[in-house]
Amino acid sequence: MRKIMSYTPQFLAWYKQNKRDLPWRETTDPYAIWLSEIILQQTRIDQGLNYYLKFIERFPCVIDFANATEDEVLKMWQGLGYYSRARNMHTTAKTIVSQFQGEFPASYKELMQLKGVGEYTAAAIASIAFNLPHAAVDGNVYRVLSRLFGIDLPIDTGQGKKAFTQLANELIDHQHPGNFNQAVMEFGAIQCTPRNPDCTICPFKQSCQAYLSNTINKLPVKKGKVKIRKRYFNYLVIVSDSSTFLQKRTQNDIWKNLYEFPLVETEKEVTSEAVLEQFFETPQTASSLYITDETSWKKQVLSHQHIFYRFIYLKIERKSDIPATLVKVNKKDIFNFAVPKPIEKELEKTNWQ
DNA sequence: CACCCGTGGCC
DNA sequence: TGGCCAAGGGT
Repeated sequence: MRKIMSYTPQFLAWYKQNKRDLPWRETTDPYAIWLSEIILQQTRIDQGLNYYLKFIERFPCVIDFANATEDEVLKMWQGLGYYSRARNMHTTAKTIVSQFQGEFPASYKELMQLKGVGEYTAAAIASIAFNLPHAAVDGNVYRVLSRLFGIDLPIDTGQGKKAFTQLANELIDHQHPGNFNQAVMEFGAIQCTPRNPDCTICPFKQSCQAYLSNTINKLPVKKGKVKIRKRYFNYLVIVSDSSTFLQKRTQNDIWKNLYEFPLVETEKEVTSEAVLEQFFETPQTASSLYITDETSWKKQVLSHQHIFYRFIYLKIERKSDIPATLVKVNKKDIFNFAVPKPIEKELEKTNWQ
């Protein structure tokens, strides 16, 4: 136990010397901490920083956030990915206002009840905003502790998570829990990196079990590999004089509650004629349709899926052939809608005046 | 527990 | 190039 405890001041000292200057480190406002923690879930600081600044500016407090529409929140989140984070944040903002008088609860247990707040985020908010001794165990912490102590338990199993969380809670500094948690994470992000860490300048090189046994690149251990599903999306861009058509993805699927062009999903790459047949069903509609353009197939890589997609530009002579379920959108308003990355890229190619 | 949910950077 | 990884959480 003595040996374990001795690491704690070293982490704090390293953090004081090496921490990056970041906006959410200038406050203990639980709202700001919550916002930054959700944005940074599975997301690099470089990618999330501007989103954080944009959200703080538009929503200075949780009440402002709660009063927004989900469409606006998703539009602001566009491009960050894992859109359930944005939907859950909106739910939680409304919960904070309606059930907690606009103030974040100051306990780990209550924080855990909030949508989108799991063990890691609850511990991060509890320690940073409320100075409570809960270890925040993220990917950095798994990596640092597995190497420092030479632990080869898989980090993506219940047993592994429990062991590393327990170890982190033994190490945590009870006087400065927020700084300690951020210190270990920052250490993992800057010094104890996943690939090619420079162990020659590491303050723990004389005690790090992985370094001493030359197993840095074997730790941490992960079990599972994810299966990748391939899907084929044919998007129909129906353009008339001043408007086009979108639809909202309301199913429990990727990009939920974002907007997209009318979609025909197929089992493989098929001809555009086959796509139109599937979409318009009634054969007589065909005489009313004209394909004006057709893009090549492109690929969007998601965490569990590879989406192969293309766009088919259409003119439709009889307006009655346009399905009534589609949302008619004035061209000049098209950038007001939250859209997934493939749609965003395609929109940027066209002049929507 | 197994599976699902985005995007971008790196080597 | 393609696989890995990033301040995870929900179901």
